[in-house]
Amino acid sequence: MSTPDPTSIRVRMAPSPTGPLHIGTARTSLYNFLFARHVGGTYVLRVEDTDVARGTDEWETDIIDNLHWLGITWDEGPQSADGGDIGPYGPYRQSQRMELYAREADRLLASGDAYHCYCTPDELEAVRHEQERNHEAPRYNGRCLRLTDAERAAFEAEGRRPALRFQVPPDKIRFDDLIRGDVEFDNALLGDFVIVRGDGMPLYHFVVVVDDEAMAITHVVRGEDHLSNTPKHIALIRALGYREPRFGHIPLILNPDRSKMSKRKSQTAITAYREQGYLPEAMVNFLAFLGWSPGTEEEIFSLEELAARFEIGEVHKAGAVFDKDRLDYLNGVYIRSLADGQLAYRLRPFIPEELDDGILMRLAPLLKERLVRLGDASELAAFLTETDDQIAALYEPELLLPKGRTAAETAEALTIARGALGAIDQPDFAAGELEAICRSSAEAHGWKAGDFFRPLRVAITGRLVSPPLFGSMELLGRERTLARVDEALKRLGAEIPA
RNA sequence: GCCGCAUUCGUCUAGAGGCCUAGGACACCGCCCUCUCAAGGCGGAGAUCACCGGUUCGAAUCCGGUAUGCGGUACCA
Repeated sequence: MSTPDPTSIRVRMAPSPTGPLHIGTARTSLYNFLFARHVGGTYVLRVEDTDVARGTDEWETDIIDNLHWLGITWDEGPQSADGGDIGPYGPYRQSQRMELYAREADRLLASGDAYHCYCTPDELEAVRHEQERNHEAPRYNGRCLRLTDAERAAFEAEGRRPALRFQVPPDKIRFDDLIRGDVEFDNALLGDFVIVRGDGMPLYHFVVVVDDEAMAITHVVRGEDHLSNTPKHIALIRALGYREPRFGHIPLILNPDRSKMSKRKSQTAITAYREQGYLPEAMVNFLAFLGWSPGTEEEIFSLEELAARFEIGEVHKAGAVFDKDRLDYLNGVYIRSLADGQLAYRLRPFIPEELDDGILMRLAPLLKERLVRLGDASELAAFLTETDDQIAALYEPELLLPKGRTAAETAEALTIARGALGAIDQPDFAAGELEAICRSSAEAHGWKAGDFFRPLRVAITGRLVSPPLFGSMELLGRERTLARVDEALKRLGAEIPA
């Protein structure tokens, strides 16, 4: 044997376009990507769209776009949903490889490893029920394995379209999982399973094996939910005379109740996180650590650093709960690390169009300093788009009152603040200037700064806590700021100065 | 039911027989800073390492069993 050539390592991800890119698929793709990059291998994207009833172009677009958004790239496969394939093993969409599957299915039929099955869904269902009643393993009973020519002809005459079943050899299947080590299954416990449907559509267990061989995949890294499917695949591989790849099964991502992460209980679409303002860097960092760790106390890594450190054998065996708090924290870390221009650019989709890029640039340092959390950022966006009427409706007069102050005193403070604001000539404010003027006015009238700013904060922002007071005033401009203060005075039943 | 995989603070994890009276991070609590909220700094609480039994001078780490959870058991992927 010569030294193994690292470039001969070929891995793949095989998403099925039956929905938007799922968190779990994204992480499996990420681990495959990191593994491929780490060993200098080739990364293949294959679209598993054999289940045409469920698959749509829309989902394929979502999957490819979001994979790109995360920074995951592949060497072979469709580079965009409407574009062509790249790579010598194409096409990379299973819906376009039907002749290959038909050919391999025929081989199995010819060699006797597969046989036609005329059982109807109802008949199969009945058998399963019967087995359950008798506490037997629910598996195919092999009825069609040895049909006489007459029986076969009778079924054909009935118009039944046979499915193709693989005859599973009763072998003990053992393999050395990249992550779990030695695993053994007994295929004698398996029933013969269908590999091609009655309507001619080949099924997952079959096509995945055919394609992995055809695309020269050497390492299959996939979710743990496929662990117990692997002995089926190995049986198929042996029957077809293929070369057996290495398998690695990564742990599942879990709902808070520790069941497999699902749409019902968690937000699973990558797109949804993207639309809420999560940065791809944060998502990647977060996902990478859900089931893997570099073994040190470092925890902030770029995609490149991850690729340099990632070892497939270090991947954990137990499932990991998706902890959104941690994602939020990481998102904050990455937002804070962004330069102002970068932040403004990333924020653009979340900020109303009326606020031009100049304002956004001024807003950027403010956001970075204080509104690093997603929740706060979207609050700010909402704040900026709220009409003054909506803001006014938000607060109750009691909220305006500092501790131990009466409505009259509070109105007085607001009137003072109003005067300070009015004293500024320019239509736009500078936060620093505003703060200085308000502070000195307050002190001149014997107010503690904290007491003074509280009613002002509620009047301007409509809430007790964030966003930052002076930044908000700066963004609103003088006119709207004064309007809000006036509205607050009205609520307090106070006179509005002319 | 059967088969398989897993099991360290609430969560993500460090840990590969003595360095562990189990370390870090998120979340939580307190203090400092501060116009607020954050961020940052300091500190606190939080895990009899699922349980039982072995091996060993010594076990979170090795072995066996039990329990619990999860996954698979489709003409879905």
